[in-house]
Amino acid sequence: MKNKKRAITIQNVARAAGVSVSTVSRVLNGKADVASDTQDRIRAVIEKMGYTSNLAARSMRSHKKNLIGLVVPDIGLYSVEIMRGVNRAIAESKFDLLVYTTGDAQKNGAILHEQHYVSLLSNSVTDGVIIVASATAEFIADAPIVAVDPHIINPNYPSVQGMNYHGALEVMEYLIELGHRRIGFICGLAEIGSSQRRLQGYKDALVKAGIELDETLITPGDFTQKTAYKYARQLLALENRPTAIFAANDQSAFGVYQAAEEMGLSIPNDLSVVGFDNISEAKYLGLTTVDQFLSEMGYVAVQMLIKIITGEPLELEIHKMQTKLVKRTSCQRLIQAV
Amino acid sequence: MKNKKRAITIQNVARAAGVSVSTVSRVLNGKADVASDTQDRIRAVIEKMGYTSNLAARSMRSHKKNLIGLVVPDIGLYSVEIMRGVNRAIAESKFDLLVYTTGDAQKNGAILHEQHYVSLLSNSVTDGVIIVASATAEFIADAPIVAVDPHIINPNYPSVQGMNYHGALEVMEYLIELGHRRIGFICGLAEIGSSQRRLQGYKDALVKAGIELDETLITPGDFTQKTAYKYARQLLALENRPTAIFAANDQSAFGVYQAAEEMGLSIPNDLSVVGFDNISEAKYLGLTTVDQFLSEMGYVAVQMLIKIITGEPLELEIHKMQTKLVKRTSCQRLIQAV
DNA sequence: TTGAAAGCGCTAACAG
DNA sequence: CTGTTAGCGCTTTCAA
Repeated sequence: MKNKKRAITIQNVARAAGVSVSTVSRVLNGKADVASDTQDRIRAVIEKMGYTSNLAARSMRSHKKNLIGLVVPDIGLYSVEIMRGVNRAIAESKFDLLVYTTGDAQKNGAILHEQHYVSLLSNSVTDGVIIVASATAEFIADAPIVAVDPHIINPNYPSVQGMNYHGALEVMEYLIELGHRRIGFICGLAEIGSSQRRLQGYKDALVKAGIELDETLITPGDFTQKTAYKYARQLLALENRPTAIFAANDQSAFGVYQAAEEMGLSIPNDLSVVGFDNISEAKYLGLTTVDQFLSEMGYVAVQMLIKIITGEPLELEIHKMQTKLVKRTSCQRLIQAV
Repeated sequence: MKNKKRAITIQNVARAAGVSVSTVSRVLNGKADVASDTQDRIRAVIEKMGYTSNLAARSMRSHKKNLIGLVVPDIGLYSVEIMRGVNRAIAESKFDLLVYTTGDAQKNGAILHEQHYVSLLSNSVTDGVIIVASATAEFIADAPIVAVDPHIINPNYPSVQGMNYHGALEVMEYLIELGHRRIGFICGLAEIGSSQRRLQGYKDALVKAGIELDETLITPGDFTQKTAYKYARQLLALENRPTAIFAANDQSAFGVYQAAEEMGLSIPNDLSVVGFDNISEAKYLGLTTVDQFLSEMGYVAVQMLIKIITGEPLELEIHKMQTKLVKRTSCQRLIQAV
């Protein structure tokens, strides 16, 4: 290791420039009341020494850090799309970005970690934090928090929410328009709000179309391919099997494809399949709807948070996205692609 | 905002538990010499108050932070795969992870940002940092640094390097085996080391196969689809056009596909196309080679960094990955898929 | 316009 | 086993 360069502190800079630390601090923070030649001298020294202020020390003293924290459950397709939007907004702002991850949403004690990380960031280093797909609804935080697509919606925190209900409605309208009357539904994790809203969209669309709800066509699920596979087989083995299956997410849709294939059904001739959140397919097919939507959530969240931090008024505490999740073309091409 | 909960400090905990701050600090840091009932009492208070230690303050005082920093140029397919590996290694260790991004690799002053972020993290909050695809070779850092796939290789820093040369050799051997003699090459950004190594692999494979190098078959490029498209059209308009084109990255390969399609060439009958870093295709096709490779780089980098931090000996200062980038099947399926 | 000094929340000696 | 004390590097009064 050749890393024996001891970090340069404001002290070193001050000494080298022949001034006091407070003066250096002043130019660092752009205070006006420093003689311009002193200022130039100090800046030159900073440049030459390659000085970077100590984040920890700075954060501790001043409450203005110009840093936004982002806590994501993992680095997956979903989180990444949101991060993209976050980045875009960050790039447009004067804030920098710090991402904290547990690496695994399913990890034991994930909820504790979630809370821990939010506290960690918000109480010290950042001006505010965005939490993605939070399972928790309560946080102990010094700085403001914005939740993106939270599992449980807590009206006390500003949040950016997905279009789960309306997206599901749209998918159903599309399938019904194609002539389907018996449409299966594979649920997501029951305890998660977005799953519930998707299911509700499924049900309401049927009611709206005057199709009677058949509970045998609705199966449990947990957002995994494996479970969806199991229940898809079950659905497809029914005497009066569905002609279309709507899965609560893309992983589940894969499970359905797998089951259909194994049972010798051709898609989309024998069975139409639609998954919510078709992130990977959308990417392959060159569609950008879903990506843009997710990234838009991240983008909006940052904007909200910045408004809160800077004390600007917020029009809505809960910002409901209006972007459409599923484009007709997306469904169609997805079905044909598999 | 309902966030008026002022952050809880170690002082509050100490007072509530009726002990001194140092005692609380001791249980926080798992020092053995605290009476077990005192310990229980303090832990209970911490739990009840939802106390989380202030990262900034902690980092400043102790040089042990249990936190590893990761600086990535952006949140893209490439970085994400590396992050996955980083996460895996992090999950297995007692370190946490903090990611810093500028959000845009091409952004003006990116190199400055890069250095700035590395300093920021390494001088304060983290025990060490991993820098991905760094354009800079020099850093002022207090903590150790490991470079992943650096553009410029500085032997002073430990690094994990890609298989650019060998991967290119393999691709070429595959194409030559298919019977191709005239193989075009679309370069990556010339100033980047990995581009150069890929080009070298291309050339050396030709020499090895006894095929004369034809400079007209080598075009510039910059890793973008647009530029590759332009040069691919040029290559395909040649009187004696290549029967295969090898593009320096996946984006460039897309440009080639586009050009070929427009010129009425069918793939792979009229033209074979192979791109390096076929991340998106690999994902669609259910292949994991490339992902695993990239993620492996991240994984190894973390392990190296941890060894450096904890003072364990490192076998190699420069760790050369041995994983194969391109599996035969991957090439084949890629070509057939498009 | 500048410097001296206090203290942010925490850890690490050093005493008891 | 526990409390007291002295800073880590920085910003921010308060004086000069």
